[in-house]
Amino acid sequence: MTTTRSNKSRPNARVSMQSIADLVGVSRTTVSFVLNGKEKEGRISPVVAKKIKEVARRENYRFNELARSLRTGYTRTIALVVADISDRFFASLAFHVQQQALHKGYLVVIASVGEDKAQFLPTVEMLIDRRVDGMIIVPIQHTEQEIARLIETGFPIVLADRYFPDLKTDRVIIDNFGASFQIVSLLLEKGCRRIAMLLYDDQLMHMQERQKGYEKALGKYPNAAQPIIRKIGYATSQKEVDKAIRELFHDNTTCNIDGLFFATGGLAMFGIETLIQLGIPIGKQVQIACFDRADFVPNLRIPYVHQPIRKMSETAVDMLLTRIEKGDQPDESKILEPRVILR
Amino acid sequence: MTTTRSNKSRPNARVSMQSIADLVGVSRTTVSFVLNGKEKEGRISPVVAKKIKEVARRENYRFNELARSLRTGYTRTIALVVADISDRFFASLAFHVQQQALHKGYLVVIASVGEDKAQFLPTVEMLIDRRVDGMIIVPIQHTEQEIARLIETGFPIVLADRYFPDLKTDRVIIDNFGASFQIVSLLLEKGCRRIAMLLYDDQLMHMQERQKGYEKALGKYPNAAQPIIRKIGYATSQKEVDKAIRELFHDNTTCNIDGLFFATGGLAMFGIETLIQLGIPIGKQVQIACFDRADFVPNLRIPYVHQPIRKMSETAVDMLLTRIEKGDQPDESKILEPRVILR
DNA sequence: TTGAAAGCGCTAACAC
DNA sequence: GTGTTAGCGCTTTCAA
Repeated sequence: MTTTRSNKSRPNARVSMQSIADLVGVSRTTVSFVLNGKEKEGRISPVVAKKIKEVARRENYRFNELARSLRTGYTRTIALVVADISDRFFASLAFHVQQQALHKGYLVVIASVGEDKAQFLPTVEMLIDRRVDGMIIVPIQHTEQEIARLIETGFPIVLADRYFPDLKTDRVIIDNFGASFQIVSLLLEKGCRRIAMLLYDDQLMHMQERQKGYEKALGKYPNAAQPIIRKIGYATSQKEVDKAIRELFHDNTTCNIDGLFFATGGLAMFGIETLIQLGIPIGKQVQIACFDRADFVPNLRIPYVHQPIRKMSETAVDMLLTRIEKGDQPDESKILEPRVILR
Repeated sequence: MTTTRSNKSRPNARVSMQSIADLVGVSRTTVSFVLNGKEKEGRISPVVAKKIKEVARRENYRFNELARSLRTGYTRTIALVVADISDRFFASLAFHVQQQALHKGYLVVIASVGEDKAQFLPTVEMLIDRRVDGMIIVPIQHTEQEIARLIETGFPIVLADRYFPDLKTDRVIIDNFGASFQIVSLLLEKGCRRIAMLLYDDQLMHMQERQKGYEKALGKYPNAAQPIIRKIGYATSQKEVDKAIRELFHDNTTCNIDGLFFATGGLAMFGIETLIQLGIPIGKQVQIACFDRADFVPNLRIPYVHQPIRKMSETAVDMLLTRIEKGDQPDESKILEPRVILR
């Protein structure tokens, strides 16, 4: 078995429309019509069509999508840009986006850019250079300008999960404010009065909305304590959460914390670990709630905000494909309602 | 802001090499040489080159990679085919493959095909139709024939993590047998004598090697019990693990189990959950070990086999790019040594 | 030092 | 009914 990298050995590199046209004794136009299922349109005789199909399958013919795309201007490929594909939330998003896209005949290219502005633009450009038809973007911090410029060019994009309020574009997000408000209200109804919140230290709207929902809920209860907020950096989140929690439970001004609200499942995981190490009984001395399911400790059932990831993915794909296929559309902003799981 | 989908509005769709050639007053050949950094080769005068670069950047010119690829035969794109991108192991693999590929100037397209043979071939073909330069495949069950045929065509692939022993091709795997042997030996040294193993019920070599390592280790200790094996289906693994463990600890013939070895981190997670529910003290009545870190229960430190995912990813990318760029190469089989983490 | 021209594989308007 | 032709945007040989 010798393998060479000459084109001869690339799969089917030698069997083109031309070669099957030659084999059948027709022109490649005829072959193109038949293989694209446009025999009616091209008024090809059934007998020729049949012959062409036979030869094509015997020769194991496959389209060269590159050539096709160059000609048509469409690649039937979309990109998904996220911060980190190894994050559970994004991985799940990616999975569902792929399923839905595949279902509609599109390939998806996933790009992980880190929470790193410097990687964002080059990656997006690389994708556009390859002529993806459109992009689903979960924006990272400080990329508003870049995305705005992209939108100006008319390139089809939809923002998912995170967004910038001033950016006029298609987007599908969840009602972070409402969900946050609801679940913090639950903690209050359970009797908590000194509830602290841990969230990521970023400028992204979805974080801010979660914070606002929390503050609004506290505001409703006159005898609830003022907001107690701890902001956590991405890079060293585990350490920072650990530190924050230890301080919250030792510092005199906050020592009577009876509720903890985590803005993400990841933060909750770290937080719970520290609580257990400190020997603070969860559900007794302190009530917990968070975004995303955090059921990793057996027999510990924490109320949480269930984000409809699948729905969000499918909606994002549908919106994008509509924009790609139907062209100019009014911008749409879909807000999905998360389910608050009480227990 | 009006957006239309005519090509006019596609980013830079209007600025081609021709258009910048016209602007400068040269031919597109000259532009091509300059923009590809081949001014020497094309013996372009510095002044013309400078002018071209200026205009290109002023007009915000970008290559049409589609056209380029059609011409050169290379897309600088590789594919990664895995069962499920939302699995932690594969997500991590994907992340590192992307990093390494990016570093070498390649884009990677991740394809999730499920543990589903029916999705495998169509996906691979879709990728090849788009002329990816090569593929890293983590094979799923019953795809040996398909992969063999792929290899015959000379298409560059490397197998990662899982493999078929009879398939002559590049591959990078870990020493599953050795790791399994070592860690089960550890359990034995700790005093366990009735160790059960839970693994996935598939034909894949890596599972079988893990089983063999377990059996071999038991064989070394004359007073160790015979192998006690429970095979678990993918689809309903949580339920099956739960059932298996309950049976193992209630059944008379196996009731004295003092060690449990899980073939993957996922299986371990489910198993631990059941053990905790049953109130069986881990580390006392029963010792546990597994593949992949399973530290999700605070304060529970389980010995495990650390798989060098990053190393495996980088090696796979390097092998693949060598094959793509250097052409015909002898098949290589790299076996990475996992670290056994005792504690 | 530069440019003309061929061609990668395909689509689609327009002839015949 | 079927074929001719003109590109899509680029690279690269060869001639000037």
